[in-house]
Amino acid sequence: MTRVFIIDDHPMVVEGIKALLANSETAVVCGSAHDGYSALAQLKSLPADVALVDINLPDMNGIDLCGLLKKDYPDLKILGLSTFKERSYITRMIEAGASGYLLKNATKEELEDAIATSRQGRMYMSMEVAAVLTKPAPERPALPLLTAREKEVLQLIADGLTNQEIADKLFISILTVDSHRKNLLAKFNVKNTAAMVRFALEYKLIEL
Amino acid sequence: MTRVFIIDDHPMVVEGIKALLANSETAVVCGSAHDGYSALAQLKSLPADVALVDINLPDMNGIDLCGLLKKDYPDLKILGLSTFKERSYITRMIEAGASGYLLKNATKEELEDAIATSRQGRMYMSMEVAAVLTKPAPERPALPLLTAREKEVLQLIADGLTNQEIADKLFISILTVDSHRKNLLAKFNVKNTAAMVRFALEYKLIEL
DNA sequence: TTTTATCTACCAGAAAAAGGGGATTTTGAG
DNA sequence: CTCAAAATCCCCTTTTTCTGGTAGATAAAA
Repeated sequence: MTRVFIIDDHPMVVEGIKALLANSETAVVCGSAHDGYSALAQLKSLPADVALVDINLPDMNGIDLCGLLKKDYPDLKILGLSTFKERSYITRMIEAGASGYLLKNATKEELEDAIATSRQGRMYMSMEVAAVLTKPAPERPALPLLTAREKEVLQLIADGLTNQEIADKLFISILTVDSHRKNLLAKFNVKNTAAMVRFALEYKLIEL
Repeated sequence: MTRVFIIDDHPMVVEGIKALLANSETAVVCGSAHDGYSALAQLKSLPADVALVDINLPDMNGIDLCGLLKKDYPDLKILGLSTFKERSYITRMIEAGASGYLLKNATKEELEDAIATSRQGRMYMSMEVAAVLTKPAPERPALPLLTAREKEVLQLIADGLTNQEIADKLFISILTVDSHRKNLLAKFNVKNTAAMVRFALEYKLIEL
């Protein structure tokens, strides 16, 4: 019987997991906490095998808590718990020592499976999470590498300045600004300013 | 005894709410659905007084579902349910006819209170939600009200199309497109396309 | 030292957008 | 039906951007 400790600030979720595991033959909920420090404190006197850790906690994030838990309780297996399957969250959680990642839309079976798998020292990934990790690895259609000056010009273009105004502001010739603009269009592989501004914002190359 | 119907695709949450209301003296869970259409179907033969509707459902969003539910069951009270207290979600949910908005970190007491309050025909807002609605009221420096056609043209402009290309795509004269463009610039109070695209993205008036 | 990248500057012409008008038809709400 | 808003189309001028080149100065990397 695997002892499971739940760390989540949503009563609904805590109660939900307890309910899902209520008549389980493999796992039993041994306790719960609504934030990170309370969890660290409780676990001192409350042995557990697996911890379900929400990514968003009131006092700290699940990734940091994962590190703290692993330091104090090296044998404790940790499963990340979140509503979203965001790549960065998942990978950072794994890096912090988690044995898997569960979505809150998990079924009772997935939950039990995850607990059992992590208990055995193996890694658990639900289908959905695994899909996120494996499939969309290579995305970004090559984001343009801009020089410092180009970024500067780009920002001013997005601010709505004309070439003349940019030239005045940077104390350079309007012809130079035009050159930068041309190079920018080429690097972004777009044919006008509108599309460039859009891409620049999409890739967060300029400030809003 | 208020009959509560839960619409949420997270088994943990559904079970959690059931557990929280298990020994309630005022409310009882009469059923649950994991998506919008299944909910609409089930409610035909399953009378309920209050529906807890998650904002994020697999087949539709909670706001649209709220509208559909209200159309079919005018007496059904609806409580929005979400992890986040985002202003736009809350207000749109209320506009769609909801009687309140609950966060998933609600306690058993809040849950019962919300159900009882909405049952009486009054509006329920948790402290946290109310705070979001009242405090940061004045923000946005007047975002332009665009017509459907203007939005369409704006999106295509941001996509990098020229007036001619937009005209071809929408089967209208280039002169018309130019008019729309001029009106857009006036509404945004900017003097070129770059600044307009930037603002449009900032105000999320167009898709990325 | 040679190469490469960057920033700078220039020319000329074509294309598109911006500014400032006006006008007609469609359509939806009252 | 009626009015107002939205969508459509038109003209003219000026400004700006875009296209497609070239090229010198400088600094960093090979």
